[in-house]
Amino acid sequence: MRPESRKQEIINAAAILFKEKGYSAVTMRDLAKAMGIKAASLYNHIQSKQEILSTIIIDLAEEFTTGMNQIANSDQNAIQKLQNIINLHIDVTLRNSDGLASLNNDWMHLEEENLQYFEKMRHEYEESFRNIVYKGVDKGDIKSYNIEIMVFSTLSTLRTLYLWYPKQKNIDADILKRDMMSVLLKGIV
Amino acid sequence: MRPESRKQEIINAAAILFKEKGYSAVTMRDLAKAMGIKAASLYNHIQSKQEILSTIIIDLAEEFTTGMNQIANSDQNAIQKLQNIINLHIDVTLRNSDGLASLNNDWMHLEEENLQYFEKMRHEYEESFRNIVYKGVDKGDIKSYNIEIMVFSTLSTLRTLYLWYPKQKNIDADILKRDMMSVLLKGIV
DNA sequence: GTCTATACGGAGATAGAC
DNA sequence: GTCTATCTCCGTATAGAC
Repeated sequence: MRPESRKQEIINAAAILFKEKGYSAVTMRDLAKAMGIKAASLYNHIQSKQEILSTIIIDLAEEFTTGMNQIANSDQNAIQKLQNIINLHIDVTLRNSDGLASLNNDWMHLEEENLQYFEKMRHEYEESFRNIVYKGVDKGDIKSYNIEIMVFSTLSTLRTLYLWYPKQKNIDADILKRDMMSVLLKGIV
Repeated sequence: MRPESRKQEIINAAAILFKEKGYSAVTMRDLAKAMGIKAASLYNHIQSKQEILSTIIIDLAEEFTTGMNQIANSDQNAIQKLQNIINLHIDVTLRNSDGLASLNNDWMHLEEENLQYFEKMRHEYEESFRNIVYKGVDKGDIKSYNIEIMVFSTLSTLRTLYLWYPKQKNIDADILKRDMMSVLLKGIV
């Protein structure tokens, strides 16, 4: 791994603590102890606790937004797009599963501008996802079950990957992508 | 609705606030304001903030444990048991979706004995679920895909219902049970 | 059952020495 | 870049009057 800036080290350590206890329950003294320094020293690298949270969440949200835009704008069919969305979630989860805990559970502690920005991105992400499923149903690629339940169920699984993946030992990313595709698209029966 | 004890009213109000901001970010002053009284007055009905959290979580966890035990010990096949588990989650979600937020996100803030008790129940619940799927695969009722992914995916969806269900308007419980079954068992393609 | 007043600790953050 | 010392505010919880 390449040397990281002190700021990035703090953010990474914070993401681990936020995952374990949530943003509100982690103190700057906890974070400082995890870094082996005193709390006051953190402020030479970051402006506030809030800045740490917003960096973690906004970076990840923008990553998902960029990825989704590429997928949605491609001229693939719905099934191929769903596969790419699954791949996107798995890739991000493998790279930053700690940060995803904040994205999922602590976004409501963002402050005004970043909160609005995040909610806008999340909403557009869900709309893109929903549109892909709707078009797939229209074309007959996807079953015409209750569409909202399909969207909810699939997104729930993908969003919760960050909790499950770290507990798996030696699971290969490509195998995970293939099997996740099978389970989500073809069901288990 | 029948008249509730003041303590239960406090617990219900707390569950709503915990769902919105998480246990650690909700103060006793927030809770008192939601109840229309002063923070000190809460302590005539509850012993501590921690007691509120553990009541919410342990009651729900015991409900799931009881339900799962009945299902696991019945002489149904795996598919029927899965249907019953889905029904269990939907029933609990309809009745107490606020409390499920704490169960899912704030269990780590339980204190020693209740934390251990909760973790034991959660572990046994997952093991029961896993056993049902394993036996279903053995008997050929369930596909022999990656079993861990099937268990994870299904549980993720059921556990996240509390977030999705309140946003749906006028969805009938029986239709939800039927459609959820279809999506989880038969996939979407 | 609710109030006011208050105790006490710990929160985020800053100033300034080294 | 990290430290010690410290500020101010707000957290949970208690005492005792009404």
